[in-house]
Amino acid sequence: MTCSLKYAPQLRAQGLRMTPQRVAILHVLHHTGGHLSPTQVYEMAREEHPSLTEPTVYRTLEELAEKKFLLAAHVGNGKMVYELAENHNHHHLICRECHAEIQIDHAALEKLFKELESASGYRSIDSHVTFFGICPDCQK
Amino acid sequence: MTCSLKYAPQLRAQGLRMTPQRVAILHVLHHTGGHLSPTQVYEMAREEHPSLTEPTVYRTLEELAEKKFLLAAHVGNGKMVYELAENHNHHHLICRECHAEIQIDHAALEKLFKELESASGYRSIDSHVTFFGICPDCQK
DNA sequence: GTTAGTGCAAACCATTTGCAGAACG
DNA sequence: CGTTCTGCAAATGGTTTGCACTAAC
Repeated sequence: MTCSLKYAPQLRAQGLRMTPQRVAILHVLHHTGGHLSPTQVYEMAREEHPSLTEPTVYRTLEELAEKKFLLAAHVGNGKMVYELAENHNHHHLICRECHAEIQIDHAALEKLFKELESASGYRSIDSHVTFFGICPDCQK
Repeated sequence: MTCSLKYAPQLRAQGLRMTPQRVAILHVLHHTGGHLSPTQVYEMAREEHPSLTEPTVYRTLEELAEKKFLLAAHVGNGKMVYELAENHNHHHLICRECHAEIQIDHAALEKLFKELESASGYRSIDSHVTFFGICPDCQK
């Protein structure tokens, strides 16, 4: 599980410490590769570090997101999900009926983001976006 | 407040009844014109119909959204917001720092939606989208 | 009169907080 | 050692559910 330890120096650089709890959490996010809810992270990371608690997961995810190691997004019904920032090169398109989801390449939105930035004066519009539609299967 | 009663025939056409509670809820959504959380709707509509309760607000909003009278979206931290579907001709851009928000005209996204539909096979991609960035003020 | 809608109370679940003790560096 | 981080326990807040009663049509 040394794969998670590679983040240690970066964490230190931000004044954060590398604890076994954080190793487990980063490990989960690193190996699943996708976006996970705090509860999902908790359940999976607990297998590696059984004494892990939910408050720790929430605090860690929030902290890591604030320091830009993770990216926070909202998928569907008000649930917060996180994924490793280094994995974030895509967005999501979710079926309103069956909740099937596919990835949208970030390149498809880059031009739009640029346009929005120059039109609005806002900067750093690069957040994760979730679109909703009806997938081919559910179109009957 | 007859303005809300104009929806009565449309509701009935969908098998829904027009109650004073629904009048109050529609009234609030109609006159504020923007998106509101269930709690906000509850507090404002209660002034017009004091015996209104939260469960009724949640059930009504969900029902009306399902029947396409309202549009449900997610703004910021996992909070569900609703607005009259007839008002929905825009999207939102919210500042990550101060939460200032501006509207994005739907026209700006129409081309993207078309592209996504033909690329993915998904249909009816027209949902409300919320973007995040840093507003001019917070750029210091 | 039927059926949909409401109020009430309580359950539920994700998330947050305070604080004392543990542990990283 | 000092400061950060964690665990515990409990509170919080938004949202949902079951059920008996009311009201719309």
